Amino acid sequence: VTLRRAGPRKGTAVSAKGANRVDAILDAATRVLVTDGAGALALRRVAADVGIALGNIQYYFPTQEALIRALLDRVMLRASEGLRARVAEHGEGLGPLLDALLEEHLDRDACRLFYELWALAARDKAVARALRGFYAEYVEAVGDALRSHDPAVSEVDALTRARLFVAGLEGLSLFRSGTVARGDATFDEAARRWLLATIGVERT
Amino acid sequence: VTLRRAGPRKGTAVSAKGANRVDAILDAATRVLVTDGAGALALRRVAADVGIALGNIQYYFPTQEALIRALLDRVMLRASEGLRARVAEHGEGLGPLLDALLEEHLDRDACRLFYELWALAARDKAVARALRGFYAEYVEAVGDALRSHDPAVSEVDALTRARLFVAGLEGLSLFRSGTVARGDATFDEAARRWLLATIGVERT
DNA sequence: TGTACATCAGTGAACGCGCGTTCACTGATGTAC
DNA sequence: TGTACATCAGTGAACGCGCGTTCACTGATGTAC
Repeated sequence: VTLRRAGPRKGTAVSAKGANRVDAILDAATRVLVTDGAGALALRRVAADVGIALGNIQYYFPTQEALIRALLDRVMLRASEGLRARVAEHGEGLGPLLDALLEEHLDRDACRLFYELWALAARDKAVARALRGFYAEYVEAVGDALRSHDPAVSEVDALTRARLFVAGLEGLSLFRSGTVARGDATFDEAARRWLLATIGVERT
Repeated sequence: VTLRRAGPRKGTAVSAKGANRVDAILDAATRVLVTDGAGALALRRVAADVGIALGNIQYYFPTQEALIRALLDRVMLRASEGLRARVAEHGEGLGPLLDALLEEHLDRDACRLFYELWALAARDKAVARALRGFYAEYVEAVGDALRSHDPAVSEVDALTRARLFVAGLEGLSLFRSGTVARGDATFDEAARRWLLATIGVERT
């Protein structure tokens, strides 16, 4: 009689060594996702990237689905944390916050990751839900910053402006990261003014 | 001695029947791409969708690459034609053109197709080139419409505003098609005013 | 109007390959006595 | 401080499957005489 093996088997390692392994595996998987897309996310590929055996991947993630879920969870969690950190750092002035967000969008890999997520969300309910949650938080954070900058703006109005602001920002990423077009300093400045006008701040 | 077979072998059929088959194959392939993403674009899947044998697909497209190229060519060609038709129809008034573009963005399948293209462009030079060409045409068409509406705007200024307009439109698609958020009538109206202000038209 | 033949359109079996998954097995590490 | 044993971490072979590709083959359709 062969008993089922023990093992963590859920992406949450018990020891520090195991936690590092989990991180390394998810790092490699994220790299594959960004580089070659969701269709290329093969366990053997990730194992080769980390430099371990295929079976070792499956010690931490029993199925491919479990790995992909853990990967997406971590991606969304980090995106939320990054957003909160940026707002905490630049929240008082909308101009500096915008500058930080615009600069972040020049990171091609970060942009590519979101293009994959947008495509994935179209056919995976869990990704769609996570993404909607993230963007709701995003819009709310911008709306809050906007209201603390100008308390005269109503809450509904602030949310609408914030939604347009975030939509504009995401659309701009296509035209600045080289995916669909490449921006220059002149365009970046025009884009900056445009987004500030969107949230009702004419000048910083 | 077995001679190489003849056949069209390039996606361009000789007869009307062949042309219909090519269309049917590309229709099915597009459906698979939109529904399940680029990673699911398997020849057997497409063949089953059309209801023909795998070998018949390969009679028209010798390799998977050839099929994908033909599919992307047709997608980009149709996008260009659709854009030109829309500009020709509503070009004189920017408001009606914007309304047409906004309504078009409610077609989830069309949006999903572009999310796939954005993701693909990140790792396929040919897709990136085609997409850049399409958006350059897009921006130019909006810029032209803008200048014919208000000849006082300089060409450079018109192109910058047009680029922001198209970026805003693409960003909005995420927030209206349900991918990242779902819009309502109030938001749609705010978005419409926002984009008209972007190209310098305060009111239609 | 026939007939011979080339080309067109399409089929189905086979190939080698990479995939996710299963599983028996092995050191390393911790823990109880 | 040893020793026995359970758990942790990791390996490698094997499985069945779907994949892109190759290829011999077959009707259908057109075309030349």
